[in-house]
Order: sequence, then C-alpha cells, then structure tokens
Amino acid sequence: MKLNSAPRKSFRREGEDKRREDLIAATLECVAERGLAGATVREIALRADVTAGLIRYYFPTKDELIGAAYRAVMNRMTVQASDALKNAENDPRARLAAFVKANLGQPIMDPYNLSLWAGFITLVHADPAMAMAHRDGYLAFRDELEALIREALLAAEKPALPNHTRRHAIAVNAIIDGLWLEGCLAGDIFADGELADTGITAIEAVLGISLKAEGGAT
Amino acid sequence: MKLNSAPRKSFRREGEDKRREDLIAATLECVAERGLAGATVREIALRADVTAGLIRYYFPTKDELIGAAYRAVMNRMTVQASDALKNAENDPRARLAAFVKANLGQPIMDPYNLSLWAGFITLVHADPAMAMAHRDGYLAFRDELEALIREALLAAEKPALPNHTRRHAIAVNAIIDGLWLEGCLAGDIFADGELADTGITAIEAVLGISLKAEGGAT
DNA sequence: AGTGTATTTATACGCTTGCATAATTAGATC
DNA sequence: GATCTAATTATGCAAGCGTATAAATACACT
Repeated sequence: MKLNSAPRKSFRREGEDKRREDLIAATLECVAERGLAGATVREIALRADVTAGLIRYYFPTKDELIGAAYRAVMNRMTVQASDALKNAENDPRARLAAFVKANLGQPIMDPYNLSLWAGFITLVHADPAMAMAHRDGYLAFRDELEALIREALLAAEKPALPNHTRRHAIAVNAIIDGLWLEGCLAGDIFADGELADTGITAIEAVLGISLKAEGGAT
Repeated sequence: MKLNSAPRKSFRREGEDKRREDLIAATLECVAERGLAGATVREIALRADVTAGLIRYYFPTKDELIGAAYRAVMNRMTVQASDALKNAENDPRARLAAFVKANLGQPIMDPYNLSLWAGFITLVHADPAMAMAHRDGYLAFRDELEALIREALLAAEKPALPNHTRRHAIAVNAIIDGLWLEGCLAGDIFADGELADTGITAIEAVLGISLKAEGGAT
C-alpha cells in the first residue's frame, strides 16, 4: 500500500530546438562550474529542469551532447569575433585591430569561457572526432586571421607573400591566445583594456605596420 | 569448493620514493593517453604493475596522487626551462632565446603537459588555495621572463624602463604561452622547430632587438 | 632458521554513472 | 471532448568508481 507517493513531475512540451538549446546551456553551466567531471546527465537534467531520461531522447549518447556543447561554445566565440568585424570600419588595419580588441575583451575574454575551453581540451586528446572538430575550428580561426593580416599588409603597402602571412598568422594567433589566457586567468591584475592595447602594440611590431593611422596615402 | 584458484600475485618491496615516482609516472601515462578521466586508480595501478590498494598506502586519497602528479609536471617544466638557462651562453640575448626555445620544444611543449594543465584549471577555478598557488606560479614565470628581457634590452643598449619591461613581459609571455598551446594542440601540423623560430622572430620584433647576433659592441 | 613488521595483495562495500525501458501525460487532431 | 501520438517522467540495471579493511608475504634483523 503506497501512501503519500510523490506526485509525478509536471512538464510542458517544448520544441525540439528549444530543448536542445536548453540542454546544451545546462551542460555548459556544469562544465564551467565543476569541469567536465561535473557534467553528469543527472546534473545537466537538473539544471535544465528536466529528468535525466529526456537527454537521451534528444542526444543518443552523452558524448554527442558534450560534443554539441563544445561546438556551440566554439561557434559562439567565433561568431562574436566575426560580429566585431561587421561593425568595423573599412580600413583593413582598423578591421584587424577591431578583431584583436574583440577577442581580448568581454565577453570573449572571460573566465567562464576558459573554464569551458579547458574542460573540453581533455576530450580533444582522447576523442578523435573531437580532435577533428577542434582542428577545424583552430584552422578556420587562423585562416580568418591570415586573411585579415594579408589585407592589412597590403593596405600598408607591404609585401604579403603566403609563407610570410602564414608565419604572421601563427604568431599573431599566439599573441591573441596567450593574452586571452592571461586575461581569463588573472583579469583583475590588468588595467581595463591593457591586454588589448598590449596585443595591438605587439602585433604592430610583428607585422611592422601601424594598425591605427590611416597611413601611406600615396 | 574452490578449484584452480589463481595464484596470488608475486611482488617485490620497493623503497617509498621509488614507488611514489612509479605511481606518479603511471598517472601521467594515463593522463597522456586518455585524459584525466582515464586516470582511474585501477588503470594507474595496472600501469605501475601494482594492485589498486597500494595506491592508498602511499597516497591517502586519489586527489592527492593527482595533485602530486600535477606538481611533478609543473616542477619538471620549470626545472627544464631553468636548466636551459644554465647551459646557455652568457649573452643575455642568447639566454632569452634559449629560454624561449626550451619552452617551445620537447619535452615542455607536449600534449600531456597541456592535458594536465587544462585538467587542473578546473580545480584552480574551484579551490582558492589552488588559485593562489597557480597565480604565484604565473607571476614567478613572468618575473623571470621580465628579468631576462631587461637584461637583453640593456645588452642591446636599449632603454629598459620598468613600465616598458612589464608590458614586454606580458606580451612575450603571451607569445610563449600561445605558441606552446598551438604546439601542444596540433604539433604535427608544424615543421620541427618552426614554432620556436616563429616565437623568437616575433619576440625580436616586439622588443626591437636581435636575439641572435652579438651586436652592439661599442 | 625463526620472528616481526612494513609492504603488498585481495576482497568487498557503497555510491555514482550512463543507458535502457516501461509508464504516464500534454497537447494537437478530429 | 474523445483519441492518438510524441514528449516526458519514472524506475531499474550493470558497470565502474574510490575507498576501506583483512589477509598474505617479502625482507630485515637476530
């Protein structure tokens, strides 16, 4: 005789897209707060205000949910960086500067994003599918950067040979990544905008051009 | 009635130091191959050719073993970088170059170093004591770098004002970190020594001095 | 050789995990 | 408003986890 049995959880039916987004968002919360290990199906379900079983309804396996969450983060970051380009001026040098500033400021340079990124890195090594997704993202980012660099060099009437721009892209990417890391890890010990300024100055030195002045009008 | 019971595993007694080192080494192997999640007590014990129970004899808890492994890697990395300085020439510019090369080559630039580091970012995020230790390590590294930079600038007869060297240290640190990251994540898509060369070239540009030539003899 | 003990193995327990599946229900359709 | 179906909950399971603890054994000492 079952007395006082807890009432079954009430629920609403949601569209497939909404649910997937919610589940991914809940996953990211977990990863950011307690690392990948903290992202259990039960905890994720709790955050999404859903029972654990539902996860499997939308994602055949947990790995697929994790993978989707990872892609979502990477996509969000690249989209945010690209958005900065859309609102930027026409001069290629200004565009490169805007791109750098966007990556070295809020909301991209944020401990939350680093936590997410670090949490997923572990997976990138273990899971080949993850590794490929990561490499694609990295190369896409670097290619975009290389294009920006080439145009900036040309605008400054400097040579832009492919093997040079490749090297430049690797170096500039490193500067951005490295400063992003420093900012995420210890943002409070830097003045506001200091890292972005430092990055732009360093990149100007590496490329041998100015990113601020209109410069070189014939 | 128990027939054919498997014989008890034979073993040798080892010194405490040896066993701890072996267990740490086994832990690092696990992390290197399958990430932190793959470093289970049973797998670690298997690699160390020991049964799982022994781990607890030397490390009260698994977290302590992981922590010891983390410290071992970090310590090894800083020692390796410092060793490179000891065997380096006397010229400050050559010393800085050697420091950079050491950090951007084997064995420091290695996927499992990144794996461990990334795995611990989560922990650093959660535990304030860990966070402080981590920050101290970062600042110590950057201070060492700043000292190297100051001496290199002076050797090149360039001004080395504190607020300049600070900025330079931040930028150079970013270049090293960023390239280290790129190399750890996708070392195979770079030619041998390419990242170290790229780093030195970029740093030369940022500092405005050459790290190769003896230069500036009055 | 015998004894003692620190080291190591072996076994088991409680918990959590991801996944499977049955039971329910919200909301559209007629 | 009855019906039907897809979305959701609820329950259970087998495997793996870290840890605790008892039993065995290698080795130093006498």
